[in-house]
Amino acid sequence: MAEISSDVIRGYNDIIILYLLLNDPSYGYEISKQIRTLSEDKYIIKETTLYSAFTRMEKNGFVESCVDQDLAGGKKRTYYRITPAGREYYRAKCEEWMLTKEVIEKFIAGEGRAV
Amino acid sequence: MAEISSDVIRGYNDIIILYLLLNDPSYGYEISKQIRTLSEDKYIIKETTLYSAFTRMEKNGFVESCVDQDLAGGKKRTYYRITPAGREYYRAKCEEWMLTKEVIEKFIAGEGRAV
DNA sequence: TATATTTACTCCGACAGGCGTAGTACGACA
DNA sequence: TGTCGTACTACGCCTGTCGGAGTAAATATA
Repeated sequence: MAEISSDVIRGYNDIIILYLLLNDPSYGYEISKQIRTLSEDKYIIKETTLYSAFTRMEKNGFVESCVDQDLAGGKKRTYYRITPAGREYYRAKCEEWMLTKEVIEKFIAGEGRAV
Repeated sequence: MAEISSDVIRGYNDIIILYLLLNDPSYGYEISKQIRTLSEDKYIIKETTLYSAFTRMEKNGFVESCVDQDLAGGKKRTYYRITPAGREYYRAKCEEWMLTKEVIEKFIAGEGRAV
């Protein structure tokens, strides 16, 4: 089966992550599992990609983090919450997706189109 | 209006270009105009992006070039022709697109979906 | 006739996101 | 005791894209 290459997904990891934060804050490991589950194993995000996306988006003000220190055994976990700017960014990226999809599909041999 | 960012289109320039070579060989300047026309000005490929894509794809055996020296006044123009490997690559990329689209749309707030 | 625009590239270097590799640390389970 | 799952962090490379500049001939405009 075809694989999703990094060049193709590039630019969409942000919105995939933000989507999963729309309703509730979450953290890296859970987000990663949810992406895998929701995509039915079609897309498995790399850990480094995920965590560097968090850092980048926090720097850009799209998410806020808070560290939960009270986990059993002194383990810590960093939760991220989407900000209003993050929601706005998500909306803009969704619009961009619609446009991009429209454009790309003019150059795609879809079902039944001869190549 | 939303703009198509380089991160988003990344990975698709190849298939956009190859699509325009499916039926006939062509050259940079014309491809560039065709992309603009076919996308209704929604996507204007940068010259450097286009020409470096040609070089890369020739190195990978997806296109073959031949220089037309016989233009009026000694100007030259480099035509590119898609190879069988290029067609195969195009097909694979189209499949990848279908899959990627399917995955991304699970994380996209489409029409009527609340954000 | 002079100037601007279009055609058709080429070269260089910077940037940013993704990713490979490695490492840390704790708990549970066998 | 060792492996697996959880939950990250750090470092540095790779690659496609892009900004900027340059070249040069053909054609359109004034």
